[in-house]
Amino acid sequence: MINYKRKDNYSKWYNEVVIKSKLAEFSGIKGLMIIRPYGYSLWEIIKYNLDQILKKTGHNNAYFPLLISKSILSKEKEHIDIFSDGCAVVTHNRIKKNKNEQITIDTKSKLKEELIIRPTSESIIWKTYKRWIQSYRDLPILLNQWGNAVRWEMRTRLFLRTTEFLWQEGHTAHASKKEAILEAKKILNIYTDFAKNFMAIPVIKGIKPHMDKFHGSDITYCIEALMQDGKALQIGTSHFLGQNFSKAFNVKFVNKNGKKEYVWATSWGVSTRLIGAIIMSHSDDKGLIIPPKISPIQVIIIPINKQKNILISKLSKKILQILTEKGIRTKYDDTDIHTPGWKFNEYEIKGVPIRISIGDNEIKHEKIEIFRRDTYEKVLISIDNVNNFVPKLLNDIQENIYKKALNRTKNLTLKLDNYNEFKNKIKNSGGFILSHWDGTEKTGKQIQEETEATIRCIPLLSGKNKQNGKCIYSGKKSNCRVIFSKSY
RNA sequence: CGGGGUAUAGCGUAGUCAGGUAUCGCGCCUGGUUUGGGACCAGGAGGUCGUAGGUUCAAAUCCUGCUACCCCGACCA
Repeated sequence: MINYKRKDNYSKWYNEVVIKSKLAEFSGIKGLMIIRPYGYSLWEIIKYNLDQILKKTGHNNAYFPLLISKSILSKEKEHIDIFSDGCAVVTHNRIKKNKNEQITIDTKSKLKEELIIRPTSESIIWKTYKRWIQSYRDLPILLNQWGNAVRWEMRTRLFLRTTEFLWQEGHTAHASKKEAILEAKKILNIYTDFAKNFMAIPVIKGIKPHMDKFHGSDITYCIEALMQDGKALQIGTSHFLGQNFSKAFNVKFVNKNGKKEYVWATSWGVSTRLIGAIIMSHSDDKGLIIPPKISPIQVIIIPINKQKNILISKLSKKILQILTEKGIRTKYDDTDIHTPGWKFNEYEIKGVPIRISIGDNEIKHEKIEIFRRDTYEKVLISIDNVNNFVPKLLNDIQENIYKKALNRTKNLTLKLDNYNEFKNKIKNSGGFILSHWDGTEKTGKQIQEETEATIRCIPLLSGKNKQNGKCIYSGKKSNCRVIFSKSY
């Protein structure tokens, strides 16, 4: 049972759901979490599906080292600011036992040059690209890496911001600015579709204001989603890096006219934060609700009193086989440790979309009870119809939770031109507020101080967004609305 | 990095003010009965009370220092 309710204490509810659903737990070291098998299988499914899409669009996976030398990381001037995030540094390479049999660092083993645990891999990759790229014929390089990174964050939260996180980071190199920008936008669209089609999360595409862009990028594109408590969460970014890294690492190519040019670059990523977004977008006071397309278990079959009637386990196994053959991730929980009631609760907390229970009633009436997690509805379906009904129901659930999230986002997205109204909205209901902004960092900071809301992005609304107006705070000229929200 | 909280069995906790045999629930082990919404009975195992020191005949409890984690905020691809 989940003790906290969303409306009473959202962040305690969130923690309780993560832990009781067995997605992850605290490791005992600040900011480092243990991703449990259930959570990791969810990540594997996300990873598998996104990986397929990236491969279909021509990207290849590679792997670069975890440790980066300090000197390489310092090449790109702006990029050094990433140090301000805090990094983990390797300074020694040996440990030894002291008199009390305790482990100490062998001070004689101090490294001449410290190594940084990658906070992101642009530097090592661009150092490598210098060797890989000579001619326009070597371009584009469309490379992706699945791995981990470490950022020494002050304030951590399970999945949303952990010291170590798992992610994919794409790093591409192009012969022209136009092509690189197209790539960055293409990835943004892939992320958007992935969020919608797999995770059932509607997002807003946008550009980060200049003061919030990634250090070392020219344009930072992002997707922002709205959580159930009215706060925004950035769930993916795609950067047009311009020639910043190619200049820092002196990566030039010879173009068709025989002239040398600096290479154009992008980088982009999504992380285990996606799992946090899924939890906060869909789940309810009873626990997780996982979108069927990515749910590690799509259907759970629970037998009732199977000891009394051998037909119960026979029918259960038959249904398991039918659904498995249909490609549905189905689990038959025939353990004797717990009662059916315990299992009902357990798989509800875990957010399994469909539950089938099979007992004497099902045998007698040749109909089985099907329960859907998102609405709590139960229906009886004849056994012959199961193989058609279940896939359709999985789709219905996927669509339903997307619609729910979409409606919530729409209802909490408002255009406002009055600052008092703005303050009230942010304070009371949260949500995305579309308002004019004069483009200055100072105004952004003032608004943040007074309301806790920040500029999430300048939305890309295919021209519709161009509209002259006055900044909601300063009253100065503005030619488009930006999205303000409190955020994670 | 500022503020708050916590640390007792695998987990969650009582006991701390007022020093005197380590509390309860879950879980675990054995046996039996159960099983349609977190089953029940009987028996059993499990503890450097975060850490270092101090006061005392006696410390989970009082005093001092330290450490770790969690929460809130600031920061933040």
